[in-house]
Amino acid sequence: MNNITIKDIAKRFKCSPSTVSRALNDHAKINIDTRETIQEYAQKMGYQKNSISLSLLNKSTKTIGVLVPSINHSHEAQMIQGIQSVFDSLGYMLIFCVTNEQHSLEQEHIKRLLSNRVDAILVSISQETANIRDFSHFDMVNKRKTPLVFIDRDIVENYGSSVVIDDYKGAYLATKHLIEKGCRRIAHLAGPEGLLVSKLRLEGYLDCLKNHEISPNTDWIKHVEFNIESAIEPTKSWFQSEVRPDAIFGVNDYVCYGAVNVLMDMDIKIPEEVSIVGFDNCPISPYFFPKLTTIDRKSFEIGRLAAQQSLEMLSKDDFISEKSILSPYLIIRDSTQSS
Amino acid sequence: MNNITIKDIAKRFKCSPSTVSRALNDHAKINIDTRETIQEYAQKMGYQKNSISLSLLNKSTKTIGVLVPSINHSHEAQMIQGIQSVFDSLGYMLIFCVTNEQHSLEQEHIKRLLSNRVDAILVSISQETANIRDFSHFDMVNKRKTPLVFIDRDIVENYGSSVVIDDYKGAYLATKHLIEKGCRRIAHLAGPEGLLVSKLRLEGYLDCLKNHEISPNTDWIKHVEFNIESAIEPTKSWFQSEVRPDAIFGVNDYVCYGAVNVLMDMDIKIPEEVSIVGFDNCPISPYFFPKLTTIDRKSFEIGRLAAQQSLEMLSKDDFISEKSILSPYLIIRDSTQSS
DNA sequence: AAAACGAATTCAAACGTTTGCACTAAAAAT
DNA sequence: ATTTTTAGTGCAAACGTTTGAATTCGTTTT
Repeated sequence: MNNITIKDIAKRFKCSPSTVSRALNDHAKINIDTRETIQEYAQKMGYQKNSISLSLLNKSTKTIGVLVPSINHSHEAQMIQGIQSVFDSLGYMLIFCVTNEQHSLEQEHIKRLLSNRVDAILVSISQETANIRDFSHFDMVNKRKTPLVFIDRDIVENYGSSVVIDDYKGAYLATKHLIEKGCRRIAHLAGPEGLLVSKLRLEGYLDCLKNHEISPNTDWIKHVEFNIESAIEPTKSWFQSEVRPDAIFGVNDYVCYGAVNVLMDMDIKIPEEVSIVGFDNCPISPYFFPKLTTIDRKSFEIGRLAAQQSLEMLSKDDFISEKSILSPYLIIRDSTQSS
Repeated sequence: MNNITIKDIAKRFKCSPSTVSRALNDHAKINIDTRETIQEYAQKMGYQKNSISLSLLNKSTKTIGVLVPSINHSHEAQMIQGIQSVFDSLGYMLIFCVTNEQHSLEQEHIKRLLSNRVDAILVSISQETANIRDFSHFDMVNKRKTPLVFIDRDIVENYGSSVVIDDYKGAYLATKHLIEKGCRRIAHLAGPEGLLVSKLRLEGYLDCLKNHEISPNTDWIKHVEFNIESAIEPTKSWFQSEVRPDAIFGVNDYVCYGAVNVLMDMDIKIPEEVSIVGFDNCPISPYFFPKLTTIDRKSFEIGRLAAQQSLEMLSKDDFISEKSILSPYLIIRDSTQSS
């Protein structure tokens, strides 16, 4: 490294580091000539202030830790953009960690983030963490009084604020839409077990069926991963049975893509024979064939709000955590309505 | 913040900070009782070492700056995963910046990264930077002797190493495949002007046509953005003309999705009337309708190699930059071949 | 009993910056 | 001519940690 420091500049001009510091920061009490000479020289030499030393001094790093289980899904990308939209202009930097849905990695990363003294942490918990329910790493965050905001995937315990979509409501809306379209044999490609998100969407689906006096068929509820591939087998088995579903509600758009592939292979018409509703409103869904009816999850908005919430917490000395739940909405497209 | 420090522990046990430091780091010359007592206490109090102070001391932050134009595209997500796969296990953290294809943001973020003394920078340059060709911010990086690796989008000037896909070859392969399928009126949805990537893919396409004695039609080359929407209009205009293309080579899979939507609306059969080849091999492409023939871009691999290259540079005191070009390959699916 | 050793600990400096306070010298007010 | 003001600069401490060198104190060797 070729680190030119304030001390170097001070030596060069035979003055004290304080003077250089003041010159560079446009301090009031500084001779205008001194200031200009120093600034010019600093510029020429490519001086870059060392934020590390400042962080040490100010006990604030102007960095935010962001922990997500993966970055494959577009809603995660959108959340991140929402987060960036808030922090970028304020000069914060984002430190990014991907847990691959693993508890151990989540713990490890939280540790590193704390060690790096990030000013706040936004986290979408991993599946494994949700399953084994070991939240000790969040205890550490609380001990350090580092603002913690759960995004997208909440836990019921109160370790921090949270900003999530109303999954129950979204699922209810989706199911209701299918029922209104005349479907009665509605299957559900549910999310991974253990995740609150999956549970809430399943409940929304079940309650909606019940409220419309449709008794659920447990064969038509399969827990899958959040990807295309894992939806293939369950869908196949449903449609190879005698009594076929007449609709599928998928825990996200991806599993619906998988289901659609199976149905296309079997020459089953969508939406004439089977209607499909997803969840997320991926950017590709309006261009998929068939254009996918789905629930908009407001990913960008969630990221934005979570970021703002963390700033809020950052500004108060003794913050109170807050749970925000956003309302999703239905977007009707060709997979439930022939155009 | 509730920062318990080494000094605090030292006070508690009436010993010096050095002793505590050595106890915590399992130093050789330390009384075993002292060590255990201190470690126990540190554990209980939730002591977390302050990496900031260490960074200051060691002149290494164990952080890597990653600069990308956007995070909407799956190949970017995959690149990032490739990068993570290398750095995670080594204890490095990634600081992430999105430039939104803007030059000013790119400059600002580079400045911040340098100021934060990241150990290396991986960057996929923004469109605007490529267009206006102002690379002064990379000069600053070089001045600081911070390892710099261009990923995915290179520039011809030599500011650092680079790891990219062989865009020319990919485009050539794609075009050749279309020609072999009997297509002669091959249109190209080209990438944004100014980007080397776009230029190389266009050249590969043109050269392949030439080598097969097909004279290119400039009407059938349109520069578009890397998204679905911007492909719509150009495709429409092509297929509303008298002489229609019999194939489309898209600069990435997204623009092909857009083109497919137009063709479906016009009831034009793929691949019978029009064949389509994309570039990127998005995870959705094998599940799109029609399943998209495309060029695999080895995104994960590119990220991985770039990360390794930066480590290489980091380890040598006077590194030499290196340009790696990976060979892409063709994946044939339904959009060029009826099943 | 003196010298040598060794284990355990402390000291002090270093990393780069900021900032309240003290200081100097010159200018202004008395 | 003396005092007061003021502009400009320097000093030193602080942030948290590590580490080579120095120190202490008890034990072993001669």
